[in-house]
Amino acid sequence: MPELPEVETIKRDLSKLIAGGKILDLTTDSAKQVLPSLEKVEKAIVGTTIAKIGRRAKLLQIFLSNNKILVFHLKLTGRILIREKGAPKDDWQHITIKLKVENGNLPAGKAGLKNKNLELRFCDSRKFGWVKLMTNEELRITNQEYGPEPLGDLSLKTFREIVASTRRPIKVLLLDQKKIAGIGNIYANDALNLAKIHPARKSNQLTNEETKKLFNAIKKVLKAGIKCRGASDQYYLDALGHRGSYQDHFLVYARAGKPCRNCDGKIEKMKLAGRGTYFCSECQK
DNA sequence: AGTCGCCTGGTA
DNA sequence: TACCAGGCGACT
Repeated sequence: MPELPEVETIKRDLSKLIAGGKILDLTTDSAKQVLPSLEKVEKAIVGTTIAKIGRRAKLLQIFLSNNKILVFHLKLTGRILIREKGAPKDDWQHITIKLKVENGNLPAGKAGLKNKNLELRFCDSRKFGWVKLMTNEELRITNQEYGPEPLGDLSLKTFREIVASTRRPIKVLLLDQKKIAGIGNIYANDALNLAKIHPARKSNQLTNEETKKLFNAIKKVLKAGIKCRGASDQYYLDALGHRGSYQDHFLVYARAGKPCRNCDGKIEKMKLAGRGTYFCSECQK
């Protein structure tokens, strides 16, 4: 499931692969995922060029030369793949944006993509994801609805305020995008294990010391995720279709019954607010 | 705070 | 064949 590190990886890939490219065409077999409508988006984007790529929370943003922004949410199973025109159809390929990329800061070994007709393919098994055309003002409002970026503007002081503001379980708070942006189930579970905090602990009952440890643990696991180019547990692939490797370093996520990497304990699984929650009851108190 | 819906593929 | 996976909004 694409969370902050996965979307950040795609953002960096796209910056190299398609920045400067011209949009030729938009097609889909799943119009419900194109907002506000296929017709409006197609009309607005065809003929524009890609100015830059951005990310906010789990949203991927493609800034266009006409001041509009294409915003993608990958939800659980979304992929954004860059392929050469005519490449074999990808699994669950539902939205295709044809591009002409004259040049670009292509990575080593990808010089062959220069002056090529490429396709940005949005693939999504579950069809929960979407792409939405926004104005600058709409994007500003959307960005405002998210909490601070854990690898950006989130300070320890602000984090302390957020943690102290609620009695909800700390893990549920970490998943609340309005409070803190970009953390999903994988990194929430792992950050709590690294900080040795039980996921069901009431947020406002964390000590100052625990809060600081958690703040640092969040940054650490997110940075590890980015360094590994994301977690390819099931669906996630980067923009060139390659798997990430953070799944090889999961501390607790999806590791029920396996040994804790911190202590002699065994990873347990529970439900918290309806979501699978993994922890070690030996070292997470 | 809990449940449902959006969907589909993988697993018990 | 039933159930589970989970981001996130809507509803109760």
